[in-house]
Formats: sequence, C-alpha cells, structure tokens
Amino acid sequence: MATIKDVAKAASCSISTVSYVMNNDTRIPEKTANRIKEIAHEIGYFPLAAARRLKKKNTDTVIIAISDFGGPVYHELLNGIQYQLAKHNYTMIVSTGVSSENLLRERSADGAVITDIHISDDFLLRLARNFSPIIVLDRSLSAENIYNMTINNHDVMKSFVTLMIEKGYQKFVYVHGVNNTYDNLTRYSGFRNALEAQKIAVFKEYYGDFTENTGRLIADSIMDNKEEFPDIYICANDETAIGMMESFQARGFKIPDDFGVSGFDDILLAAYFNPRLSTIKINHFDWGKSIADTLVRLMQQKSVHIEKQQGVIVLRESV
Amino acid sequence: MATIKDVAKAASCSISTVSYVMNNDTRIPEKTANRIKEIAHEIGYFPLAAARRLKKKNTDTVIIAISDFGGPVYHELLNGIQYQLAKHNYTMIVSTGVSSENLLRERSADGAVITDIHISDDFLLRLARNFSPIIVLDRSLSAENIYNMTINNHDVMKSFVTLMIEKGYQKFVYVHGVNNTYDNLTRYSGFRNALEAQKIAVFKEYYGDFTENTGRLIADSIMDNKEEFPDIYICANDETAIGMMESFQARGFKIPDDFGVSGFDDILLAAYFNPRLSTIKINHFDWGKSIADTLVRLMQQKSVHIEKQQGVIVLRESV
DNA sequence: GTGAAAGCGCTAACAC
DNA sequence: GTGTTAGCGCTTTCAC
Repeated sequence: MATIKDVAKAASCSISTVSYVMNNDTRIPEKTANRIKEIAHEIGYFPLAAARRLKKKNTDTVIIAISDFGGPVYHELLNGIQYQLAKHNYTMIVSTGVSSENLLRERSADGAVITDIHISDDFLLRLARNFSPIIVLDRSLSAENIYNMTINNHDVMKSFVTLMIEKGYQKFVYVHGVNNTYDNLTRYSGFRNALEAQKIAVFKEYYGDFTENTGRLIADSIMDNKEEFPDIYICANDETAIGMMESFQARGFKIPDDFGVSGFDDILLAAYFNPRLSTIKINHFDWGKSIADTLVRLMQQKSVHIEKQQGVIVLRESV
Repeated sequence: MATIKDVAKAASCSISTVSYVMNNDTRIPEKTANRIKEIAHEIGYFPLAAARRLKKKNTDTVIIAISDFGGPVYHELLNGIQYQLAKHNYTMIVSTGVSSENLLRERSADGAVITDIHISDDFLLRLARNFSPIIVLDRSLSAENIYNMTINNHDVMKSFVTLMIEKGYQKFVYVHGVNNTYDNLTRYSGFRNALEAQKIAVFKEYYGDFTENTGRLIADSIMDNKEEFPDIYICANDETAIGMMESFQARGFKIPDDFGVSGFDDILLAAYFNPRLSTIKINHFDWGKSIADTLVRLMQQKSVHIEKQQGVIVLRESV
C-alpha cells in the first residue's frame, strides 16, 4: 500500500512537503504542488483515514444510526442530511443495529444522529460522556452533549383532531404505530388531548407497526369480525392509513363516504392515492437539512437554537 | 477523552495489560481482567477506532455504497448483508454520493460493495489498485480485486418473455428503467433476444426510471395520447409495473383482460396488489447474505466461487 | 519554501 | 503474568 513515504521518495522531497501538498497548504508553490500531486496520483496514493484521524483528532464524518433501511420517510430525511452535510464537506455514514453501537463506541465520527429505537437511553447516556454532539430524533432525552430535534407530534395531532371534531366527526378510532415509540406516543397523546378537551370518548384503538402491510391486516380483521365502524380512523402514519384504505376499498367500502381515514407524514404516495390522503405533512428533506446544519454548528462549537420540526395539516379527500 | 493510559494509571498497571484485557487475551487471569474491565467501564474508556486501525492495519468494517436510500429493493438487500456480516463481527456502513468516494479513497474499510451508478468505472479501477476486495452489483467490470455479483437478468428475462410468447402474447412493449444501467440493459437485452428468437418485432418501448411515480406518468401519457395498447407491458421492475397498473385501473382498464403487465424483483407489494403482479422474483435478502459471505471470505484471503444470483419466474394474476 | 522530528492511541513482539 | 518499547501513517511545530 502506497504511503506518504513512497510519494516523498518518488518526488525526492520530505514527507512534510507531501503532507502540505495533500492538504493544499499555500506555502508550497503551485509548480511544486502540481508535480507532487501528479506523482501521488500516479502511485495511487491517498492519505489513510486512520492515520489522519489519529493525528488530527477528528474524522470529518457523521454517523446516522437508523433502525431500518426501509420506508419512504427515512429516505427523504437521509437525503436532506446528506445534501446539507456535503456542503460542509462532511462524510456521512449510515448504520443500523450492532454496527451503529460499534461505530459510536469507537468514536468513528465527530457527531451522530440517532433515530433507532433499538439503541437504549442508557447506551446514549454513557456515550455522551465521551462523545459529542449527539442529536436524537426518536426520543426525548436530556443530558449534556445530547440534543433533541423531534417533531411537534403532540401539538399538530391535537390541532388536526380538533379540526376533525369541528368538521363533525364524532366516533374516533386511533390506529397505533409501534407501541412505546416516541412518535406513536406523542401523536397518540395529541389525539387523546383533543378528544378530552371536547369530552369525547375514544371509540376504539388498534395496534399496528407503521407499515402498510399491517394496516391491511388490521382492516381485514375489522371487516372479518364485522366490527362497528367509527366516523374516522386516525392512523399513526400514512403507510398504515394507505394499507387500511387498500383493504377497505378491496371489499367495496367508499372513503370518505363510509368513514374517513387520515395519516401522518405526507409521503409521496399520499397525494397520489385514490382518495388522496389527508395527513400531516412533515418535510423530511428540510428536517434533514436543519439537522445537518445544527450538527455542523455543534461540531464547530457554535451556539445553536433548536426548535421542533413543525408538521402542517394537509386536507385532501380522505376525510 | 479517556485513553488507555488513563485506565492503566487508574488500575496501576501497564498499558499493555489494559490492551490485552480489552482484546480478551487469555494470558490475563480472569480476576485481573474483570477488575480492569470494570475500571475501564467506569472511566468510560473504549479503544479509539483510528488508533487501533492504524496499528492493526484493518478496520473490521465494510462499506456498502448505494445510489439512494429509497426503494423496497435496497432495503432487503442491506438487511441481508447486515444480517450476515454481523455474524462475522463486521461492522457495516452505508453511504451515498461523495461520502462513498471519500470513505473508499481513504480506505475506511476492509471491503466494499458497490451498487451506485454515480461511481464511475474509472474510479473503481483506480481504487482497486490500492483496495480489495470490491464487489460490484450494478455493472460488469473485470479487474484484479473486483468481483461481480450480479443477477442473471438476461437469461431469466429471456425465459419469462419466451413463456409469455408461448401463452399467446404477440404485441410486446418494454418499459425501461433508468437507461444505461446494468439492470435495465441486461433485462432489456433478454427481452429482445426472446422476441428475436421467435421473429417477433418489438411493438413499442417507453422510458422510465424504475419508480412507481414515473410508471404512473407513462401510463397516463399513453391514455392521454390514445396510443394503441399492446398485449403486454414488460416492465423493467415491479415499481414501474405497479405505477402503470394504478393509472390504468384508475381510468377503468382491467388487467389482465385488456392487457397484461409484468414486473421484476418481486417486492412485497407485488403479491398484495390487485391484480397480484406476475414478476421475476429476486430474493434480495439471500442475495445480501451471499454477498456478505463472499466478501468475508475474500477479506480472509479465502477462495471464492461466485455465481450469478438467480431470478425465478412467479406467475400470478397480472398476465 | 522545505525538512527533521515529536507524537496522536493503540497493538504486539520481546524481555523478564 | 506483566511491563517496556517500537512503530503504524500521518500532521504540524519549529528550525533553518
């Protein structure tokens, strides 16, 4: 493997000169620099990350720990983060499961974004003693070096349900996402609060997992068991809502005539589905960008001002 | 930041003893080892990746360079790779765009899997001079240190189209994915070859990009322009096929009565869509596992035997 | 403008 | 069983 020594030898100069050139130090005249760059290119030399990191004490890298590579939501979020990070010349690496824990523990990056429910609060709290900054998207966790950049799930869901009550809906069902997750819990409590404020009881609840497929299964079981329909199904996210609508429609039900269905996220498909899905729009790309900006400022020891990412209500045809 | 020195000092031993303990060297008696582990844990010490990598000349890490975080296909592929890599105690990192190139050039891993059309052949060829192994999934590239683990797109597509001819279909349309990609080109040539073998001319071709949304747009434009329908639309992948079917059905067409539609990949939704989509099944999870196994063997300098991942024809209702 | 040399945090060969 | 030490490939201070 070619090292800085090989280049120095081939260029008959010292390794420090090569290092200066590789780092575009202006002290080296252009002519010399170009000659050395050419030699490096020819040899196929590029500085080894491990050596540079050890010396410089930074990695110019950011870790995004996600729970899963699927789903239309992460997609846009990751694109937004990557887009903005690239502007600041940071390298982004995405990981799941045990890989994330390895990378974090060994401090393979200068900053981290966590949205993986499999990583425990304890792990993060320990990590934060030796690692900063950590931005969490999937929980509310307070400690030095940990920053929360969540969505205003509760407030926007409460507004949405209140609006549905004003539109005349009375019997409300909530279809949960993965239980005990921050997103599900906060959306659910917004839902409850809206009903309680109007002294309306919850008609029924179902338990899903944020996927289209489980949405289909829930609707199938409702129809199979001939359960009574509410006025509206408030789903924890769009995918669940779309899965349910697919099953209901397959057996001839009309939405919103027979009952309404709403989602959360505003994924691409939401606007294309028939009926077009009413939902709460989260601009995941923008969210990603602001996460990246905040992370970069934190890594540069600059002050940050964090606000919750705002969801906005999008009324279409399904309610 | 806590280093090995801090632990040694706190434990009143040498840094080598700490190192042995952290690496579970059996020379250190359990009692001592536990004491030192406890101290390390208390201090919050964990070996720094950069230092270890520099010394050991390996990273125990693998890079997966993808072009995009979206889509149901990558999802399963990545899960399969991660699943199998974890068994061998490798850490997996996923990256896109310029991040991938940075990581590869700086040799931040011991092996790489490439499925990102934005990375040029030239880049890989240069990289392969200083980096091995590299497994490519999205092209056919022959050089030392580069290994191809592609799908038998051509052959299985040819078999599928031949079968369709036998079923009586005569007028064939091909709906392309992203042009010039390996997957699209090889599937298309399988399609062409099947027709040529039976002296059947291609009825028409459309140009998509592997997405559901573009599939919808293509179908919309076909109907808007009142273009003549073929007997069957052979789509480059499932998402395109499903997008087209959605649009056709929205305007009252019946599949397969009015015309057939086929896909490629067998994504989860293919089996749930109405009509259930006939397609060519790629088991992406298994593919991912065998990619991981091969990569691990290569990193261990063991011999490998590579075969193309086999697609299998799945006939359902849409043709 | 260029070079010599220290040292980042770790592993492992070698010595005892 | 434990400690001493060289050195991985770089960056950067300091000297000239």
